[in-house]
Amino acid sequence: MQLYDTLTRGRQELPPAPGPIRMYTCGPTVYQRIHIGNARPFVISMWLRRWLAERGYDVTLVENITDVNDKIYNAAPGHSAVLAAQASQWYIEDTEGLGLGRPDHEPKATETIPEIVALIEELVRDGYAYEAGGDVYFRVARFADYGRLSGQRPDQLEDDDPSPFKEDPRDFALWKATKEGEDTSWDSPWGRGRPGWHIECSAMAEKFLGPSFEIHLGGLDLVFPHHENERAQSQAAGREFARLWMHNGLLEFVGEKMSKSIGNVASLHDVIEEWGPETILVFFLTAHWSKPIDFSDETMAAAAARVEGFREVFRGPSEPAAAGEWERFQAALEDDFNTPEALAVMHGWRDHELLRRALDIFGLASLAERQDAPPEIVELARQRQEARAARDFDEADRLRAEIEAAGWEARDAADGFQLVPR
RNA sequence: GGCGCCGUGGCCGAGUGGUUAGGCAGAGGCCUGCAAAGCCUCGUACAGCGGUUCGAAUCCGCUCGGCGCCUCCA
Repeated sequence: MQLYDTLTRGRQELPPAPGPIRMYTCGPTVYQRIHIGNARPFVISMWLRRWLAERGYDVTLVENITDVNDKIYNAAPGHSAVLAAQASQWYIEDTEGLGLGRPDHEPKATETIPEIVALIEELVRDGYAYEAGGDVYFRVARFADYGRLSGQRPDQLEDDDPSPFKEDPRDFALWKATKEGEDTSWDSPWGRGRPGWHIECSAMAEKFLGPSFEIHLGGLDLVFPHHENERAQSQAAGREFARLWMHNGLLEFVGEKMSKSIGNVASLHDVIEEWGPETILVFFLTAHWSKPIDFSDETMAAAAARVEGFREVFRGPSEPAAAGEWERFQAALEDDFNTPEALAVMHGWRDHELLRRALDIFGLASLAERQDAPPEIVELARQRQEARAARDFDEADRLRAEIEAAGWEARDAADGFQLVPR
C-alpha cells in the first residue's frame, strides 16, 4: 500500500500487513457546526481505517476535538466552555449522520491538560522552550529541522504582530497565560493559563498512540503552522512522531472560496438534510483525497445520480463478476487510495456480493438494502397490473399517477411489477 | 515577497512517454400499451507558447488562469 507523504513529497510504502497502523487525525475546533469541508478529513480517515482493517492491519484511529482556543473564546465571550460542549455534541451528531462509525478515540484538549503540561515541562527543561510573562514559547531556533514539513524558509516568514515576550518572532506559544474575559483556565508551573493550539495534538497523539505512529492526517491548510509546530515540539522532545503525513485537499465552492466571512458555508448538518449521507460520501469518493474538490449543486447532483445507479444494480439480478475484479478494486486503493479509480471499477459490477463488499468499505452498504413499498402502495400497483391485463390503460395510468404522488415509481416487469422510491 | 498545489472532452474525474479510463448530462436505436429501468451506438479532450524525443496529456522552460499557506481555518 502506497500513500503520498507531504514530508518526503513522494509515495511511501506502508509496512506489510499484518501489523499495527496508528493514525492521528486533526479534528475540528468546536465553536460552531462543522461545514461540509471539515467533514473531509473525518471521512477520509474513517475510510482509510476501514480499508486497512480489511487488508488485515490492526488499526487505531485517534481524532481529536479542540475544545479550547481563541476562536472559541471569541465566539462566546465569558462562556466558551458552554459553547465548546454544545459544538462538540453537534460535531458528534453531524459526523454520526454520515454512517461511518466513530474513531477509536476522540480525545478533547481539555481532558489532556496533565499530559500537555508534562510535555511542555520537558521542553522547557531541555531548553527547547522558555517561559515569558506567564506564557511559554517554543524556541524555533533550537530545532534545526524546522520548516522541513511545510517547506517554509524561516527567514521568509511574515511577522505581523509578534508578542513582546517572544525571543524570536517565529517562536510559537505552547502555553498562554489567562487573559481578561477567558472563562477557562488550568493550573500550571507557569501560573493559570491554557494550552497553545499545537501542543495539544502532540500530547494527545502520544497519549493514545505512543511516541511514534504511522500516519498523521489533516487538511492541507494545517501543514503550516499547525503540523510543522506539532512535529517540532514532539521531535524536540525526542519522539519520532508521525512517519507519514497525509494532507487532504480543500473543498471549494465553484468560482468562489468557501469562507465564513462571505457567508457561503454549508454546514454538514444542512448538507446531510438536503442530500443524504450516501450522496455526500459518493461526492467525496469522486475526487482523489489529496486534491481540491468543488462543492456545487451540479457536482452533488452527479453524485446523487451515481448513488441511484448503485441502488439500481441491487434492484436487478446479481451477475457474477469476472475473475480479478476485486483485485482491480484493491489495486486502485493500494495505489495512494485512489477512490475515483476504485469507483470506476465498481461501476462495471453487477455482482451484488462483490459490490456490497466494496460499498461497505466506504460506509455505503445501505445502498444494497431493499426498499420495500408500504402495503397500500403495493395494493395500488397490483390494481394497476389488473387494469393493464384488462387493457384498461386509462385506469392504469391513473393508478401510476397516484403511486407517483405517493412517492413511488411503478415499473412494469415481465413477471409483474417493481416499486422504486422516487 | 516566500513556500506549495492545480488547469483533461458540456460537467465531474482517472491517467507520470507509445494501446478504450469511468461516471453524469446529451443524441439515436432496441425494448414498452405508454413509461421507467436495462442494453447497443455516438465524443479522438488534455490552458497557451516554445523545447527534449522516432513519439508527450504525461519530461523541461516560459506565459496565462484558479487555489492554499506564511503563527492559531480541516
